[in-house]
Amino acid sequence: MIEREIADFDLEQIARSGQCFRFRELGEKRYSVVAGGKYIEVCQEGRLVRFDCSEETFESVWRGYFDLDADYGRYKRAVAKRDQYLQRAVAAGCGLRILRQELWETIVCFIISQQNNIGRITKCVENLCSLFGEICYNRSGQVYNAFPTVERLAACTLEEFAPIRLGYRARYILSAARQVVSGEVDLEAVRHMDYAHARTELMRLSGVGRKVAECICLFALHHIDAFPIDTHIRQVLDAHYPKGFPLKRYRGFAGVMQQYAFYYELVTN
DNA sequence: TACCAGGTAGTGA
DNA sequence: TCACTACATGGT
Repeated sequence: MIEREIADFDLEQIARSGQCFRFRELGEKRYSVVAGGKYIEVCQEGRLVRFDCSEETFESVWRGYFDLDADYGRYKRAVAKRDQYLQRAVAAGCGLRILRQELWETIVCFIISQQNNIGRITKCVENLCSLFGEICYNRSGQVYNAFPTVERLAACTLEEFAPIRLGYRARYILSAARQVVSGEVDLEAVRHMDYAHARTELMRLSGVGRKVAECICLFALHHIDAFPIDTHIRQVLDAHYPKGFPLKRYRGFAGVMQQYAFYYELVTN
């Protein structure tokens, strides 16, 4: 068990922020997470966060995943004092972090996210993992499913996807998986591209448009200047930033501000 | 019943 | 480039 005092960290906010669909609530401020094939249980009391894993695994996997080396206080201090909307949003989501998720998982999850709600996205991802993910065991010997590999999904048929209830998104996922396996889109190369090139390359994937590509850049590649505009953020921009969001002010980390706004809309609507 | 949910792709002008 | 529309599914 690893214990750390962490500032600007709220497990519940992170779990509910809609950037990852593999958090499960186990109890009050206690969650399990499956990411990159690894399972962990995390709980929080005040600033004290407990990670149920070895020191080595914490350092090699979870410190990076939860972005613990970043100073979110710096991002929050950058918010303009007169920007009352963003001040409220930051106050509401003061413990948010931009996770560093596995690329293929994030691509599939955000293809599923289109025209969908978080509850149903979570169910679809759960179904997908149950059906096609490798069976693994956690430290207690309990079974969990890893996220299906790109090879496994590329080998599926549309009929096999039917029980997952993906709707029209099934075709996108199947095509995208085959584009990656065939080498048409090189995800290893995408990992090393800058934000603009990564976004362009990701948009070559079936079912990945501008918004989904921005989400993948933000939540998997940690290009935190990515700024996905979905229906909620569109409404925020229309209501509070009619002249456009001040991207220049937040150059280099506008995506963090996007996440505060997105979470704020989530918990207040 | 109608509308909505972290949109995308195809079509025609 | 822009406007418009079909695309699955489930919840409210």
